[in-house]
Amino acid sequence: MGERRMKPVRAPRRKPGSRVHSELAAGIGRRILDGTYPPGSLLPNEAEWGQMFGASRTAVREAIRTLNGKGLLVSRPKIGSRVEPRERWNLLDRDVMAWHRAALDERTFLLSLQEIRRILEPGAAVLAAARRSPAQLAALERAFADMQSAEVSSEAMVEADVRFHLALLAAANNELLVPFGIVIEQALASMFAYTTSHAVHPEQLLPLHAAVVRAVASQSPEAARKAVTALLDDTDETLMAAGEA
Amino acid sequence: MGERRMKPVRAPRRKPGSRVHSELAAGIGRRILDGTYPPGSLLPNEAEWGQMFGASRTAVREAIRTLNGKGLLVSRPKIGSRVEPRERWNLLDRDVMAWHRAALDERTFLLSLQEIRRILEPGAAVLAAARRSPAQLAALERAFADMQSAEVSSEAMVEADVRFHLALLAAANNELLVPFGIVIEQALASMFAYTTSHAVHPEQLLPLHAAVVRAVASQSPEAARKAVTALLDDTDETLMAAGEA
DNA sequence: GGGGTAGTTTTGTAGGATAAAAGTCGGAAG
DNA sequence: CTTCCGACTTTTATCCTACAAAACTACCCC
Repeated sequence: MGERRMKPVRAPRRKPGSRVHSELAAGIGRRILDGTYPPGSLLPNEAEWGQMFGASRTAVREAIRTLNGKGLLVSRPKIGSRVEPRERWNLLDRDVMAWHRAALDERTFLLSLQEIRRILEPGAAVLAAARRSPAQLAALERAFADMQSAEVSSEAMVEADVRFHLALLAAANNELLVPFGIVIEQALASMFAYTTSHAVHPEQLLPLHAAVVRAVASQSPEAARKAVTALLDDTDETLMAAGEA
Repeated sequence: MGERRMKPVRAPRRKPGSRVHSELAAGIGRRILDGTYPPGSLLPNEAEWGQMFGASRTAVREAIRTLNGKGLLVSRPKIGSRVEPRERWNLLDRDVMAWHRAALDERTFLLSLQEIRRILEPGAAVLAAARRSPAQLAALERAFADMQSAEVSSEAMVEADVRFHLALLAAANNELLVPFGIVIEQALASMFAYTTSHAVHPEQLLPLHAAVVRAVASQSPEAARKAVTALLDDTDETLMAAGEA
């Protein structure tokens, strides 16, 4: 059997976020998202941040450049860096989303994500059913198969579940839908921590996903919409039940 | 000796995007979006960019930090900066969207935006009708009034139209919908240039918007959904007609 | 031949120097 | 007394240099 060599590529693989400027960006970003520095307020200047974090001005500037690009603040000479109004913030950015999540009540955050999913995923399912490629269908089916073979409430299950929904988005063949994938990632990851102990119909999970696969496979947009909606209904039910507990 | 040459300082008022690092970010970003450097490829190193643009390594690094934050690339020592796969790109970022638009056929770009609008705006309208605050309704009505008093196909009309749709999004009271506003901004701005000469039912524009206002005012989610859908149908019709011309 | 190690390339961080922007304030002119 | 202009000042913007750390290469020793 022509196996590919499995080279023992030991991966220390430090997270790319361990760089000084990343730490700084996260530190400042969190303080903005949690309201320590509200929109319109002036941040400490670069030298002060440097002292606070024990970093050079170079590192501070790179961090601020990152936040700048995410729409959290604008900098001007002699003025300093001012926090932008919330509507300029790019909440769909991975980092911003993470800082936002950290600053919010878990349940509030989840409800807000679910709302977006309810708007987006049925529409994406319709497009996916209408024009998924064979390869995209295969990716969806593969994710589903992995869900079937994973233990309930395991890491592997969540991973496959996320992959399932991302595959559905991708199958819609509209690039602008892809960035919304982080909403799904965050939602499902949070959900995992939040609902493992509260799942209302754990036995429904696979059948509900199966219906989505069938609808997309048979290119039935309306069926796909309904199947995804049913899936979201189930999630909502779990969320509600957990909320009352 | 000290003769001070006083120069006629008539404030040139440079735009905030005219900073060197911004130019660099745009220059590199465009090259990524237009496929000059495809996903997975290695970018020139920092020194080379510096030479290309006649800028210092510091400026290059700040530009790369920006692009990094937008998910376009990742950098590692000794490796360099590698373009990320497209699904990591944050296409809903203002800058990335602009570079994307520049790299794409105008019509293709518009169709892709319209597709997203069709998915999101009806859903947002439902939420808006259900729970807009009086102030949010007032903002929507104000935008509509400005549309009424603006000349057809004028700058003012487009501006008010954009404001109308952003107000609708804001009224949905879900923060995660707000970043999506840039899709609307780009869509309507492009549409303006694209359809001024091709509008199919220019006289329908105001009545269609009026229906949305009424539905949101009377807190009728279903009516709001239908009104927004009708609005999008009209836009699509114009787009299609322009496409055939 | 295998495995560790020195070498090399590229980004990461530090720190300093100067330029440019955009307020503040004072003083001269009307 | 008011107005306007220029020096002053603060903070970001840019450039520069030096060194550290990472990760791939290649070589050398066993």
